[in-house]
Amino acid sequence: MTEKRKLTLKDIAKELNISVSTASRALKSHPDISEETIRMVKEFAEKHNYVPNALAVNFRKNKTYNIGLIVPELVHHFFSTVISGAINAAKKRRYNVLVSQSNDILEDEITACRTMLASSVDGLLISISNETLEGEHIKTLIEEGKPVIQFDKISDLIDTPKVIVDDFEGAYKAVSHLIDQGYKKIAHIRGRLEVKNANERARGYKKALEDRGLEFDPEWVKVCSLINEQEGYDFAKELLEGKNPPDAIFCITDLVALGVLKFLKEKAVPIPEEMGVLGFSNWKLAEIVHPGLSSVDQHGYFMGETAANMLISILENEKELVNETLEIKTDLIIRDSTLKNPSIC
Amino acid sequence: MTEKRKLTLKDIAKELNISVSTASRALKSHPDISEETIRMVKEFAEKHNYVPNALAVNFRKNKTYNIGLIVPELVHHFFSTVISGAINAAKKRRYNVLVSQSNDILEDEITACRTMLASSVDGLLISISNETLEGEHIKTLIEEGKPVIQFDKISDLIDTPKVIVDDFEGAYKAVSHLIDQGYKKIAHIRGRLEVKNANERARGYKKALEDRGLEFDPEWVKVCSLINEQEGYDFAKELLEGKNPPDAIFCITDLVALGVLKFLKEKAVPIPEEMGVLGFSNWKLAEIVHPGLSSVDQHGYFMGETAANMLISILENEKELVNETLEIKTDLIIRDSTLKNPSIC
DNA sequence: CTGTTAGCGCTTTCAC
DNA sequence: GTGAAAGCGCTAACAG
Repeated sequence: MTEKRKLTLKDIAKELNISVSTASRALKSHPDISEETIRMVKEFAEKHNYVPNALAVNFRKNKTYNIGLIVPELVHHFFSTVISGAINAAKKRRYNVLVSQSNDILEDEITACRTMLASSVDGLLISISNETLEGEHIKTLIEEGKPVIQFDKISDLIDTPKVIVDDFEGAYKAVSHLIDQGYKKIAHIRGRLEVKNANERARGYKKALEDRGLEFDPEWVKVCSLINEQEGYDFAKELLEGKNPPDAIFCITDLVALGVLKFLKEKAVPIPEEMGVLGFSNWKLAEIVHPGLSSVDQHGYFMGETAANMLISILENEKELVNETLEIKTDLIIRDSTLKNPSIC
Repeated sequence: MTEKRKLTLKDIAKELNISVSTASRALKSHPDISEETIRMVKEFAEKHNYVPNALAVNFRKNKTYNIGLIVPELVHHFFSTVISGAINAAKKRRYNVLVSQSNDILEDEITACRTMLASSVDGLLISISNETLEGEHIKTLIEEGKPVIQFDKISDLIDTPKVIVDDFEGAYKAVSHLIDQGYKKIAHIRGRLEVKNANERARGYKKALEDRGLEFDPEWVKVCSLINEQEGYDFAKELLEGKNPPDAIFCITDLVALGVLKFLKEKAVPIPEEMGVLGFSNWKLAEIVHPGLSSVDQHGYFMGETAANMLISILENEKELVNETLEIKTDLIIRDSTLKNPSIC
C-alpha cells in the first residue's frame, strides 16, 4: 500500500492561513462564513482531493452509518432477496449494511451480535435462529442504545419493532384456493412446532378447512424438521401410502414441495388432476420446475426494504421507536401444480 | 432509545483511583501492570459490563475491522455462496463484511465503492460489473490506501490480487467428459464476448474439441446476452432446427441449460441418449431438476473464503501485497443429463 | 465573519 | 508499576 498521507483539515487551514474551524465550516457552507472563504476552501479541497476522515467524523458524531443484518442463512433464496432489498433501501439513504449469518445456531448468532456491536453498527436488523428464545444478546444491544428490528423469523419474547409476513393469511389463501379447485382432502407438511411462522401457516391451513367445512384428518399433518427435499419426498410417500390418502398437499416451503413432486412423478400420479401441490415462498425453483409449482410469494425484497427503512427512520429520529408489528401481505401465485380446474380461477 | 451513558475508561479509572492509562493497559494485560491491578480492573470492567467504544478505538488505530464486498447481484446462487464463504472466513478473524451490489451497472458500482470508502472499510473484495473496464473508482480506493482484491468477474486492466475460477479448465473437463461419453457434435451456448469468464469457457470448449480431433461447426456456438432460461430455450430450438444439429450442448451456466432441457423435454428428445446437456456453476437447481443436470462446480464458498483470507492477511501485514492471481480448480459433477454411457465414467 | 479552545475515548510515549 | 500528557481529526460552543 502506498499509504499516501491523507490531507486533513489542519493541512488545509495551514495552507490557506485560516483556522481549522473555519475550514471545517467553510466545507459545510456554514452561513457564518463568507462566500469568498467558502469558495477558496472548497476549491482547495477539490483540487487536492480532500476526503474527510470518516473514522474521525464517526467518532465525533458517535454514528457510523452502518446497520447490521443477521439472517439464519445467506445462501437461501428468500433471505438473499430480503438482504437485497435492505441493502438497496439503505443505499438510498447513505447507509451501508454489515451482513452476517447465524447458520441457525444460537451460539453463532450471539457471536454475530457481539461483533456487530464491537464494530459499532448504529442499529440491527435480525431474523433469529430456530434456537433463539429469550434473546438476551439482542436485549443487550438494545440496552447499549442500538435499535433492533426483527423480521421474518421473530420472537415475541423480544420486544422490538417487527416486520413479518402474514403467514396465517398466506396459508389461508393457499388452502382456500385448493378448495376452490375442488380438492377435498388436503394434507399439510408443516415446519417445526416451536417455529412461529410454521405455526401460523398451520393455523391458516386449519382455519381454511374449518371455514369451508372440509374433512380434517390428523394423519394428514406431517412435521418436518430439516425442511428439505428429502423430507417432502418421504412424507409424500407416507401420505399416499396411508389409510386415508389426501388429494392435495400444502407444503411449508417450496423445497419440500419439490420433494413431493419428485415422489409423485416417480409414482406417475397425475399433477394436478389427481394430486394438487402447493408450496410457500415462491422461490425461483417454483417457476422453473415441471409442472410449475403454485406458491405463496412473501415479497422478500419489500420486507428487506421495509425493515431497513424502519430502522433508518428511527436512527434519523424521524420517528419514535414504537414496537409496532408490520405484517406484509402475501400473494398467491397460481401455476400448473394446482390448476385442476382452470375455469374457476 | 434509553441511551444509557456508556462506561468509559475514565469512569473506571476514577472509580478505582488509578489513571486512565493504567486502566487501559490493565485491560490488555500489559506486562508492566501488576497482577493485582490487572485483576482488579478486569473484575470491575466485567462487573459493570464495560465495552470499549469501538468508534474511538477505530479512530485511534485508523482501522475498522470491516471489509467491503461488492457483487453484481446478491440474489444469485453463486454469489451468495461466495459471500457466505467470505463472511464466515472474516468472522473467524474478527472482521465484519459490508455487502453491496452493483446490479451489473457501472454507476451503481461506483456509488457502492464511494459509500464503502466513506464508511471506511479497511479493504475491499469486488466482483466487477459487466460494464466495468478501466475501473477508475477502484483505483481511487487503492490510492486511498485501501487494498482491493478482485474475484470471479475481474478486469486485467485493474492491477490487484485476484481470485478466479479456472474457467478454461472447467470447460475443458466438461467437454472432454462429453466426448468420453461418445457425443460427437458438441455445441456451446456461450456468454457475452466482452466477458472474460465467458471467453475462457469458450476457449476450453474449443481446445477440448481440437485436442480430440472432433468436428467443429461455427453454427454450434450461440452467444447469450441475458444468460437466462429463455435464451437457453431459444438457442436449443435454433440448434436443433439448424442444418447440422449437435448431439450435446455445453451451456455457459445452469440456468441456460435449464432452458435447453425444457425445450428438449417439450420435443421429447431423450436425454442423455440423443442429446447430452451440461451446465456450469452447479447451482442447487442442477441437483433438483429432472433429469439431474451435469455441471461444473466452481467452489464459490471456497472462493469467498480465499479472497477474504487474502485480504485480511494483507490488512494484518502478514503478507506483502503482491498482485498474484489465484486460480481455483473446478469439479465436474456428473449427473444424468450426460450419462449416455455410464460404464465409461 | 473568524479564531480559540475544549473535548469525543482511547492509546502510547515519556517521565517518574 | 504507574501516571501525566499529547494527540488521532473533527466539531461546536464561545469569544471576540
